[in-house]
Amino acid sequence: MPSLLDKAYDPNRVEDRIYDFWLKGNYFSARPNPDKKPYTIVMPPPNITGQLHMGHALDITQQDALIRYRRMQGYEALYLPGTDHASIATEAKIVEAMREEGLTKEDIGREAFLERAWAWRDTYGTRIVEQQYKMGASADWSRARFTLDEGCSRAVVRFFVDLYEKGLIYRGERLVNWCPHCNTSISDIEVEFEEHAGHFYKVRYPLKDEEGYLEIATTRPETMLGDSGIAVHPEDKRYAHLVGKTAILPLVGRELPIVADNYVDKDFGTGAVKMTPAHDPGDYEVGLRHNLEQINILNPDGTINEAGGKYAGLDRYEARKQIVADLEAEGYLIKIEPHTHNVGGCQRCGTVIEPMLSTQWFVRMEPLAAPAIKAVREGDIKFVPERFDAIYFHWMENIRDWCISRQLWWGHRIPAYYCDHCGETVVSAEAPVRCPKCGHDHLTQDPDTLDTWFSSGLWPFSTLGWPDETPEMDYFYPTNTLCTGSDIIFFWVARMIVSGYACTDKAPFDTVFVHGMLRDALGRKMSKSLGNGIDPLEVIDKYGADALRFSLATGNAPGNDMRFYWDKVEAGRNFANKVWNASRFIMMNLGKAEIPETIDVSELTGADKWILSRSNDLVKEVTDNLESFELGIALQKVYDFIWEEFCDWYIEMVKPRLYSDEDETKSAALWTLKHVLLVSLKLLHPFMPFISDEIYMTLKEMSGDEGASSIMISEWPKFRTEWVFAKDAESIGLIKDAVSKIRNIRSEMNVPPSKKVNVYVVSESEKIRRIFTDSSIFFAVLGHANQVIVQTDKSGIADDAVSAIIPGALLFIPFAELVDIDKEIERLTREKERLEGELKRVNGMLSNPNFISKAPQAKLDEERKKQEKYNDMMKQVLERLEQLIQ
RNA sequence: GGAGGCAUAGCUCAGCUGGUUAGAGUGCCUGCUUCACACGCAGGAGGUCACUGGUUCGAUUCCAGUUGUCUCCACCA
Repeated sequence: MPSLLDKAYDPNRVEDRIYDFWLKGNYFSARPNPDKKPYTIVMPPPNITGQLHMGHALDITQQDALIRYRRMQGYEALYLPGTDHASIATEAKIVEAMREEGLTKEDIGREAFLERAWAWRDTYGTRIVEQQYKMGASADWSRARFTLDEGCSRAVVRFFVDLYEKGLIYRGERLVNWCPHCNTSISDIEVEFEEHAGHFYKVRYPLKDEEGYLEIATTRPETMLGDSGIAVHPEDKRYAHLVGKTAILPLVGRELPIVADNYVDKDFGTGAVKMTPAHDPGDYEVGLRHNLEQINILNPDGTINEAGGKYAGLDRYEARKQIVADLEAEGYLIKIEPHTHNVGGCQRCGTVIEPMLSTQWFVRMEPLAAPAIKAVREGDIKFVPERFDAIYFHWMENIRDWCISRQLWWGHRIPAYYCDHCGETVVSAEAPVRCPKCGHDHLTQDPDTLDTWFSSGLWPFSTLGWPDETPEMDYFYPTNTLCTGSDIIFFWVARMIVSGYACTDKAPFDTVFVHGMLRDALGRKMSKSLGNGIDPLEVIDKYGADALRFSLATGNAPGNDMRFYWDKVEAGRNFANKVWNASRFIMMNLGKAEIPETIDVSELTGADKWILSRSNDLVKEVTDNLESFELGIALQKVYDFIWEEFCDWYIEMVKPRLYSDEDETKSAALWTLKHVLLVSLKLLHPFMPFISDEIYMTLKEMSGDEGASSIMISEWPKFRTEWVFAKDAESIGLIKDAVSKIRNIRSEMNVPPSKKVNVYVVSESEKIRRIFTDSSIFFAVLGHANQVIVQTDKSGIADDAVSAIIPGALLFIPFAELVDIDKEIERLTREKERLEGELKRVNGMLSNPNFISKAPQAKLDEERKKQEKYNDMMKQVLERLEQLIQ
């Protein structure tokens, strides 16, 4: 129980207890419920490689805000959590850990290795969940899944077998990206290119049967061991006479046919290209067209194999040195030039990858991509912000087959079996007992595992029970919003859409809500190597999860990158404290007072109606913003409302009524305070769930509502047409304006707050006089006035009283001391100049016939009203100036 | 080479379908132990909304180009 005596809010004393309360209340659980509409977000499963980072914190902040919003709106809101086995990433970590013990995978064998991996999963998987608790994630933990658990594995096998049977998965020898460090193939998108300062080696390739040589340029001289041809452009006059002839590979002596192919760029390098079909994607294609020999020269670990002759056994870079030295010694090397070019590295370990000929499993993507492209094209799936669909289309429309087999142990084993006797391939969910072709009963399962994204691509439905027809699939699928970073649109989002249509014939979700990258305060990517990552737990420890969530939810437009700032977290912490203290103030005043549930509008004062009206507007605005995924704007509005309008204005206005014993509107004030606070807390809850519930529950208990349920499942406020009080809003606007003017004058004249003065309000308008008379109680307090005297003319007001102009009225503050007339004239002159500027603009607009004839009526009315207002104020300024100058 | 984002106050950023006195947080200056909050209150300074054109009655907002910057895709040896 919080103490009203705590002046500062301490999240550490609240958050864990509140989370526990939620867990005990079973508030996160969602189940098929025919009386409600479902709303589902599947959590992007964090890798079990380590712990949560800021990117995850951002994910959770957004997803949890959306889920909490929908839950309060009455949806059966399912936030489905889980973790990803992250095949290659985790395996790399484990291998690394083992190396410190002096062990390799091969030393301990597959089974023991997998045992270690599962132990790893238990350790890190648990830690991640604890971190998600800390963030306040309202996920249904009873449904937590793991990509390698039994159900997900069944889905993976089913998907694989289905695709195979449809002819969309095939096995074959192709050129793939090979990581010599991870010792596995990887897919095209797992290769990251980086600019390297390398060299261009120019080498002479002698011609057979005639004098002379061809000049060949290469960045990877060692690959010449696998050369099996030379290509030139068919229209290149320099080489036309050589097409069909033969060159000799230096050092090796192999005969190389010279072929003509459009692939070659005449203007790059020397225009003659050595062809290494087994180690270069472009050469591979040319090789197929011209029937060039494919000579694999590499071992899986990146050393030269026996095809490399005397270089066999050397590491690829060692071989490069040797070959260059030998070329030079034998007079083949023409020169070495510096050359920067892009080199592909392994996404996980950074090792330079080698294109290598290898037998692997592939998914034929083109037919699968078709419905996925159509879905986005036709709006069945929407990207927010929209611009990301262009990236999606570009990739999907140029999609290439996906290499899915990995020479790793930690992952889903490929459900393919090879007959030991006849070599027949059997793809099947169950291990076959005998070969369907020859009947032999010894079959060996493919040792490889699947790309980790093959299983995460099924996440939206494998987690709901697919391939079984479960009630969850029926009710929660298709899911609604998929929130993720822009960096994994290809890896994950595209694959989920593809497999969603392939498996369920439906879109896996209707909206993809994309956020940018989270960077450090200097705008750099947060990364381990830079050591600039910030641990969300550290932030939570210092400032609380609400403050962290605040900092991640606000001040950022959807899809844009954002920087992490401690200052911003501090702002969130300060806001939490503000909310805490405002609530504390309200609760202290509520005390044991009996506040009715509802109140008749006639009992409310203008100020009450104003704040009620404003909170009502806020409900609409925040709801609209959330509907369009403008989370940052939504939270900003709640922040501004609570801090400025509610605390700085309304609470201050209401104080005199609360402190008075005989004020008849006191209970109306208390009712309004309580009501507006409740609405504010509800609107705040999706973003700052802990503090909002802590206060909500305390309020409930104070009201004698023992055993009340969490704000989490309270009803999201609705806009109420009967709470639109335009007139009161206008009146309070005028009062606020007047108060600001008075404060400004006092400040400029260095009048200490302790010094009270009288304020005269002079207006010919009865309406305005009434507004000030009605509000004189709080007007006096906010303006530090002794007395507020409202009258129709200036009679009785000292000539040297300081004045301020507001629309429709003049304010006078007579000071006992002599007023500096010059300073007063200066002040009024500034006001005059400001009004002149405004009038110039308005008059210009309204005297423009084009504006009059073309602008919409509403705009015309608006500007005319302004013109009237400014004219009125200008008249008063001039009068007053004239009076002073005399 | 192709595509896209960003460029607004000292700093970090909002500003939705064109019309606002261009905002917030933080920082800065001045006052304030005002009985919820100094993690606070009040007042204030600070912006030719990158540049050049175009569309429009009207452009920070839409379009084109330029410059700077970041990202993604491709990866020509």
